[in-house]
Parts: sequence; structure tokens; C-alpha cells
Amino acid sequence: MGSMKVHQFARGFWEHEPSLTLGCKRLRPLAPKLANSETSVTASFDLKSFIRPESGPRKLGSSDDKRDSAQVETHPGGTRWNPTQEQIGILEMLYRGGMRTPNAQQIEQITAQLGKYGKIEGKNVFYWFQNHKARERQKQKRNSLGLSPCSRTPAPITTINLDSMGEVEREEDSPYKRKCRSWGFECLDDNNRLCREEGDRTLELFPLHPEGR
Amino acid sequence: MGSMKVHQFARGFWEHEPSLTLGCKRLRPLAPKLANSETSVTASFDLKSFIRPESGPRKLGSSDDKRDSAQVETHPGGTRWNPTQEQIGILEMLYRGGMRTPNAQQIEQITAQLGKYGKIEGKNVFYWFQNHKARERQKQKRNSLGLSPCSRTPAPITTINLDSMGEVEREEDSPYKRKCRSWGFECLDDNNRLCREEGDRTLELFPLHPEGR
DNA sequence: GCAAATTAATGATTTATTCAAG
DNA sequence: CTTGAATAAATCATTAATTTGC
Repeated sequence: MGSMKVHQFARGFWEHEPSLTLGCKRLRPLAPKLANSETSVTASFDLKSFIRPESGPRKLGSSDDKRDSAQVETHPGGTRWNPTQEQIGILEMLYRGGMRTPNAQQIEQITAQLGKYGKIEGKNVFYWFQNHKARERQKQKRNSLGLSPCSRTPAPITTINLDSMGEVEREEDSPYKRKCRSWGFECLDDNNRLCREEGDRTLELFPLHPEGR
Repeated sequence: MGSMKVHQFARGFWEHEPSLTLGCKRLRPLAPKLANSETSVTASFDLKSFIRPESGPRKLGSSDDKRDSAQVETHPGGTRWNPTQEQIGILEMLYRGGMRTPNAQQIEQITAQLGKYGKIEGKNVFYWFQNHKARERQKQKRNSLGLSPCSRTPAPITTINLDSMGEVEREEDSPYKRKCRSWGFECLDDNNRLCREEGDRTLELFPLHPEGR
């Protein structure tokens, strides 16, 4: 599958045909927007913003290329994460402690911790919370029909702190919290699948608003 | 904020009335504008429109970088992506070509291309496709009620290929395709916000299944 | 002719569903 | 059947465009 002789784009391929012939149906909301006639492209940000990281067209699998070295990362079975008892235990503990949607930092730490008990990636942690939350909710809903309608049992209070992890920051069920989940850098493996780099990064980017909204 | 919680709660109870939400909840009075089919870019606002050249140099030197200076419009604060005509044009072209859920590699390439016309990140591309697909679907559904019930107009066939990009691999509307979206590396900034590292990474992880599903 | 107020469009998140491995 | 993984639907939030009042 890795056939893509990807070679980045030929720089100015469409450069001269920005709007092409498709500028007729779903254009901007109401009126023309223009604003960015030429300036944006020549504006200099071009390189600047790119040299930031370590700019280096990584492998990108030109041909097969098996330089996987100690790439034992991939679990032997190569399928999905198979949590160990310890991992589940910790996760549930955190869940019971009130954690519902850990942020990046938390995920990072949790993953690091759980990593001691078996292979695991950040996304596994993320998904686990997502699924667990959802399923607990279903279960609860289901029970609410056969049990007292008011035993919500919000969640015990515990305030666990995963080692160096600060505190759990209860989150009740608060639907919609606009927490800015996010996207990390994405890469893909030999099978053209996306994967995730867990280590610590140079975090940055995303200037982000002062939060004061 | 708190009110939303109720909202969510209620949802659980009335879950059996999907259409209802459509009729009274957040129904947008919007009308499929599209009246302005073309309105070529006629420099009408001369200066006014010029005050938003932007294309923020998202460097983030990590140093003090407090030198907002030309704080004008360069969403240094990380506002949301504001696509340019060219970007939208290309995206729509790809969409019309059949692309619906680009994989990591595709997103990477598309982003690189679109980056020439303005700041953009991979997640923007991803989201764009998600939203566009969903909204096209809504629109279509809405129209199906007021128009001939069989004019599906599946979508033009084009087979565009983003330069070196193989082909688009039509994907019709196929709901659920188990394509393995993914997770990228995530990091967070000083405000504890998640952000994205764009550079190249040591891609790996994710053993993954042989695709044969 | 502008600028605040309104409104339509749409970017970004979160929750609900669905699929399938074990 | 349980549950990790992924996608679709719902919905929040922000911005551009349009109105409206002066």
C-alpha cells in the first residue's frame, strides 16, 4: 500500500488556478470575501512557519523501507490495546475519582503510569474514558428505569492523584465543556495508518487565546 | 453553561424523537443562501478589506513572544481557521472528486498545499471534510423533501489527484468504513491547551490490522 | 456612509452509534 | 458479550455578511 511516491506537491501546481471553475456554488456565506488577493501567499510566513519544528520530510515510506529498528512498539498481536488488570484498575480509580475527559497532559501522565503495566498509548486512555463514560451512562439510564429514579450517584469523591499528577478536577457529567480537545501530530505507519507519538514534545504552537472570552 | 447540562439530560429522555429536535431545537432559520453565485473578486472595499492580511506567522518562538505588536488581525491568539477562497476551492474540488475522509497522509499533503494560501493545520482539513460531508448530507435530506425524491445526484466524477497524490478513491457516502482515523501526537501549550505539532515525527506505533475487514 | 445589532455560515468539540476483535 | 476503535450526529462558539439606526 505504501506505493505513494509522494513527493510533496509540486509547489505551484494550482497556484495559478485558485478559484478555478468551482467558484459558483457554495461560495462564502454571503458576500465576497476577497481580502486575500495576493498578499497572503507572498507574505513571507511561508517558510517561517515551516522551519519551526524540525522540518525534515521524514521517511514517508518511500518504498517499503523496513528501518523499524527496535520498533517493537507495535504489540505483537498488532491489534487493539489489551488492558491489563492494573491498568483497568487505575483507570477506574481515576474515573471514580471524577475524571471524565482528561486533557492532554493528564493523558500523557496516565499513559506513562499505565505504561509500566503494559503497552499502552494515549489514545487508548482517551478512548477508554470516552467509552467508559458513555457506557456507564447507558447502564445508568437502563437502571434508572428499574430502580429508584433519583439515585443518580454522581460519583464518589476521592481526589486521587496519580503520583505526580495534580488532582483530578472533577468534571461531573458536564456535557459540553468546550475543553479544546485536540489534535496531535499525526503520522502514519507502514500500513498507511495513522498513529500517534506519545513522548514529550516541544509542545507549542497554537498561540491560543488568553482564555478570557 | 450550566443550562446545557439540563439540555443534555433531557436528551436522554426524549431520545426516541430524533426528528423533534430538528424541528424545534436549534433550528436555524437560515436559508440556503447561495444567491450570490459568483461575484467575482472585485476590489470594492479597497482599504477596509485590506486590514486583514494576516496569515499569521505562527512561529511562537517560545521566547517571550509577547511582542504582539501588529496585533491587528493576525490571529495570534489562535482564533479559528479562516479559510481563503483558494483553500475552499481546492477543498471543494477534492470533495467533488469524491474525497470524504482523507487519511493522515492525504491530510498532510492537502494541508501542505493549502498552506500556500494561508495558515492552516491538518485538523482544519479534517474538520472541513467532516463538516462539509455532514452538511451536504443535511442539505440533501432537506431538499429531498421538497424536490423530486430521486434526484440524488450522487456526485460528479472527477478523479482529481492532488498532484502526486494517487487518486481520490471515491468514497461515496459510505457510512462507516472503518478507516482508522487516528490520533496524532498531542501536546499542550502554556494554557494547558492541546496543540498540534506539525513537523515530522517518528511515526510508528499502531500495528494495525491488515485492512482486510 | 459608518458602527452597533442581527443573522447566516461554518469551524471546532462533544456525545451518540456503530463496527468488529477477542 | 464485552469493549476498543472509529464515524456520524448534535451542538457549541466564533466569525463574516447583512441590517438597521443615526
